[in-house]
Amino acid sequence: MCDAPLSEAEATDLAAAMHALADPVRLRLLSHVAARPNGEACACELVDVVGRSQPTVSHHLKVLHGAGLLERERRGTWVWYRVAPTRLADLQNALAPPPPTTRETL
Amino acid sequence: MCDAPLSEAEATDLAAAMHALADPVRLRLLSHVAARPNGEACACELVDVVGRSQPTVSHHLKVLHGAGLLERERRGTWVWYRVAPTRLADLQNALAPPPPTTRETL
DNA sequence: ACACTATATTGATCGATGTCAATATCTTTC
DNA sequence: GAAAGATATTGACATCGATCAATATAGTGT
Repeated sequence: MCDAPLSEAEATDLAAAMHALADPVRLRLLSHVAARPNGEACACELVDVVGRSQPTVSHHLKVLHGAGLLERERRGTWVWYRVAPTRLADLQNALAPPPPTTRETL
Repeated sequence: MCDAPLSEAEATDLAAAMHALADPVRLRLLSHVAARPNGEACACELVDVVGRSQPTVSHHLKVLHGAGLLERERRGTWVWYRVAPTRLADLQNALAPPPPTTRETL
């Protein structure tokens, strides 16, 4: 966790990001996109992959995109999704333990 | 994210852990405990800190403890919470980007 | 313009959950 | 064991969210 207590605003933002990751279907969508060799996946394949209806998958992709976790690009009829490069790393950092100095120096 | 797509079971487990972190009050509780010099906090102080009723704070602490994020220790009348050492690091790893070899070698 | 396919939106339903008041349980102290 | 304080549980309520069927929108080709 962070070195200092989170403010209400910081906590609200982080919670919103975490909320996007707090669903099995969304995690599987994200991992499927990330696991593709070229790092991108078409929405159409994702519908088959997670075993949910097309509207439901569309909804989850919108949530992931809204949380900044997936990038969206339309190519003709199809929409391709890519894992946003920095967003996941940012969340990782937010979960990082406090620097050792915090406890040692007090 | 991980190198291979998550299975349904893996996704369900990860989602449950993320869910525990997907609430502003719980994040603030966790960060307050982590930010204490000795790494632990009494439940009584946490009630004041997050501005929620005592039952609500108790509920959130139970969720965090149930998710393995907080350790619980009773000392007399008071209950002290400590951030579980490995749990947060595990979640960090779960969010880690796939190893570079995954994309380069294909 | 029309048909066809892919994706998004709407509306409805049902279960999950954050919250608090009231109450219960646990622990120390007298 | 009674009293007091800390923590946990229960019950109720309101809101949120995952889901799907139905429909709408967007883009491609004829």
